[in-house]
Amino acid sequence: MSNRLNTLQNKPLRERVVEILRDAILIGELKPGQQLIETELATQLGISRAPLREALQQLNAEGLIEMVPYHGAHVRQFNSHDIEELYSLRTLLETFAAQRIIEQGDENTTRQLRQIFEEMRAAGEADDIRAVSLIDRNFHDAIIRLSGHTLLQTTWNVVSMRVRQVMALRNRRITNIREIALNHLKIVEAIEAKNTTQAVQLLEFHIASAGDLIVQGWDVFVEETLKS
Amino acid sequence: MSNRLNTLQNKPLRERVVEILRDAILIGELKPGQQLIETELATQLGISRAPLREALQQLNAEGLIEMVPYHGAHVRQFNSHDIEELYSLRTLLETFAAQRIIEQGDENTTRQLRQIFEEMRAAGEADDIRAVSLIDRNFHDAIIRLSGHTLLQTTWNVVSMRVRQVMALRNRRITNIREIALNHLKIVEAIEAKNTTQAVQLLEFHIASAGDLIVQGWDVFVEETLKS
DNA sequence: CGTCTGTAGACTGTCGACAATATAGTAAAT
DNA sequence: ATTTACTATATTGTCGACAGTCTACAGACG
Repeated sequence: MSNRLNTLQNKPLRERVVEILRDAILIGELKPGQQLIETELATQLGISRAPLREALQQLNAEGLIEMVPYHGAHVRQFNSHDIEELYSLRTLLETFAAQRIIEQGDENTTRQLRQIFEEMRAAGEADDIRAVSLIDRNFHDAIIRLSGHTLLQTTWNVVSMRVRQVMALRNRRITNIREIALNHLKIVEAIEAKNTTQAVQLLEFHIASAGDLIVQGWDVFVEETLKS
Repeated sequence: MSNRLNTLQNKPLRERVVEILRDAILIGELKPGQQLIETELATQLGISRAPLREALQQLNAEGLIEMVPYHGAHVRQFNSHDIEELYSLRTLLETFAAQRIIEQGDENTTRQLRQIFEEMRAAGEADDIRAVSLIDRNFHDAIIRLSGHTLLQTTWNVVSMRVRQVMALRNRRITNIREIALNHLKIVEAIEAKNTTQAVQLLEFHIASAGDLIVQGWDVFVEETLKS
């Protein structure tokens, strides 16, 4: 039986709702602090509250919303301290993954990373900013995935989603798109050379600069959006 | 209104069910692989399926059970590879926490750690194995908590619960109870001395030896329990 | 025999209705 | 004027019933 046919979508409503709401949060359509009223959402989606509530449970576990008993669910808010925590943990997980790749990976592993980098360079030369940031996400996801650490992967998913949410809220000005692509090349090369120290250092710097860019003026930014 | 009084159980059923089932899994009363039938559990608890299902959702997110659509929930099983992943991530998180304590902690922080160690020594001298392992858990939880990193804390909770489940299944023979207590003292001292390298090394060794002890013959052990 | 098809049951998924709880606004009491 | 008590209403929590889906087994067909 072909793998391709299995995709005729027998998913429970709960899961489809999770995907819909998650996307809405990650692209900023549902704004931080906003209350999610069950009846409202359910009718809007044309379903009953049971599967919706189960979806909210999961989003809560993923940290995208906050639920307080008898008070309902709200889209999660971040302050600059949260973001610092987010990026410090992200750094920890990614450098750990890189170390495992260096220790356990084969040529195939680094080849995949290099390929993603090539895509990024192409997109960079085409000045396709949207593509670059998508591929950037792919790159960092790949580092985690290629580490072959299932538990790390699930931990990463939580962190990664919050990063996406934060980035969606702040349409960061990308300083130099081609320089970013180049940074990724250096990381790939360090991993290929099995130079752990350098790979870790490059990753730390790369992630930290992205984080700093976002933290800049974050709390002010949040207050402004609250008014509107 | 005092925070302490709110505890007169206004919790939704869902949360109480989570606690009950979680404990049952963590002490090994619900065995790995065992199927959790909603109707059965609900009647057994004297509630309807709705709050039970929401509780299962949460346990699923915590990684204690596995849910497959239309196939139900099963208590999570571990193989030795899972355990290696578990302990490697645990090491990563704990050493990270220790580093943050060294960087940001004050005297109060280390005082708390030292106090926990004193309790452990007392329990060790009384040959109270049960108390020692409880305090051991406290100690490692404290390292995470004292790092003051909220996101790390929630990440830790997931890891920590799996560790507890694994340990509950295998009533490990503690080699030398007083030696273990002594190891903790060395860790505290390294943190007090702000000696990051040594603190990390000690933690890595301490956790790894615990992990190795559990991995030994794990898969064989699992197969045996499956028969009964 | 072995494979396919169909049916019965057990279980999960979804629904609509009702109960419990919180919040805001209003009136009564000091 | 401030506090208290009390409704009204919005929202979350729980329930029991029904629909949808899987699995195993029995019979049809080669």
